Amino acid sequence: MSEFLGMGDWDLQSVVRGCAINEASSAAFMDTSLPCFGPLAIQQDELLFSFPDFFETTTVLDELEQLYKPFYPVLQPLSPVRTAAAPSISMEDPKKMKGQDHLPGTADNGGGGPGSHGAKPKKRKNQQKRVVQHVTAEGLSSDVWAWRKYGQKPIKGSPYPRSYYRCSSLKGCLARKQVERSRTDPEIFIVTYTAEHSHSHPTRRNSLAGITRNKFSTPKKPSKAEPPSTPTTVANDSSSSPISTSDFSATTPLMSAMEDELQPYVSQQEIRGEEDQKLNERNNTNEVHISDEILNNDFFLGLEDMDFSVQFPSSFLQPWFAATAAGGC
DNA sequence: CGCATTTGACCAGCGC
DNA sequence: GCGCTGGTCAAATGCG
Repeated sequence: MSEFLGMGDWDLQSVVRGCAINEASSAAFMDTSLPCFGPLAIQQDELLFSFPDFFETTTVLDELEQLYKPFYPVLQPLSPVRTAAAPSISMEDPKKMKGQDHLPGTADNGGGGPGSHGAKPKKRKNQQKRVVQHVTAEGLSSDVWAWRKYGQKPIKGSPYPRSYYRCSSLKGCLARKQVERSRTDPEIFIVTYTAEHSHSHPTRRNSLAGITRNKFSTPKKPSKAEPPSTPTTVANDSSSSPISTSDFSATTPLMSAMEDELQPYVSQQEIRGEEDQKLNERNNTNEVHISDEILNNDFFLGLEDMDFSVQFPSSFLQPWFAATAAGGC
């Protein structure tokens, strides 16, 4: 897809911005919230929250905790095209989800318990906090975690199926991710994260193989209930090393593939036309983007002055600060 | 051979 | 209690 070309010249700021708005696994982070999320435009009919002033938090350590949490797992740029990449993020209170459009279940409160087959918890609805992001196809690609698809279901009332992913970076990780297209704007993907990763960093485990495979794979079985899907991929668009443009370029075909995967049961060409139009319209509007709200240079320069030696693994901070020193931020 | 996706079936939460 | 719906499992299948 041509719009994904040129992903090679990410700057560090883009990278960190991507981290901040993309890592949804940190429920704690979302709870305390950052100021940047407050003004985010509400999109669609989904429930979105605004966030209180981050600096209301009391101690430096607390701030640090909240600050670093969303970063360590997702050192990856979102997109060079800010408009297309900036996601809306919302923390959904399960209790408010009643009757909401997407009600991903949830499970995994601890445990992996049994579901239908005796091994995983199958609690759903109102059981767990979830983080919802509204992203474009590009935003989808910026998730550095390795996800493995384990299911897809048509959702009542929506022409688009919902895909279910679990974290494949680490065995036993309870993190879940659900991806579906917004029924009101097919250009927007509603990504719902459930549970938190039980590990701090995405790993490269199975990522490369996955990318290679998915990039060229074809659907195995035709679906009766659903239209033939294009090569699926999302699950592996991740897990590359945090800052690597080559990895990003490798993921771009995957994004488009995923985009196709979530097409409704209608002609993809029809959708394309509508999407293009909507995208153009969106690009002409003055949307508020998370990247402009918070993650500015001062923000990161301030962090650099702090002593992270205890909290952060040097391997994590190194690329970040190195790039900053180089003028990235 | 290992790991991924696909997809029908199963199960449990939820509303009535 | 029943039916609907969503979430997950696991067999089948494919790719490198």
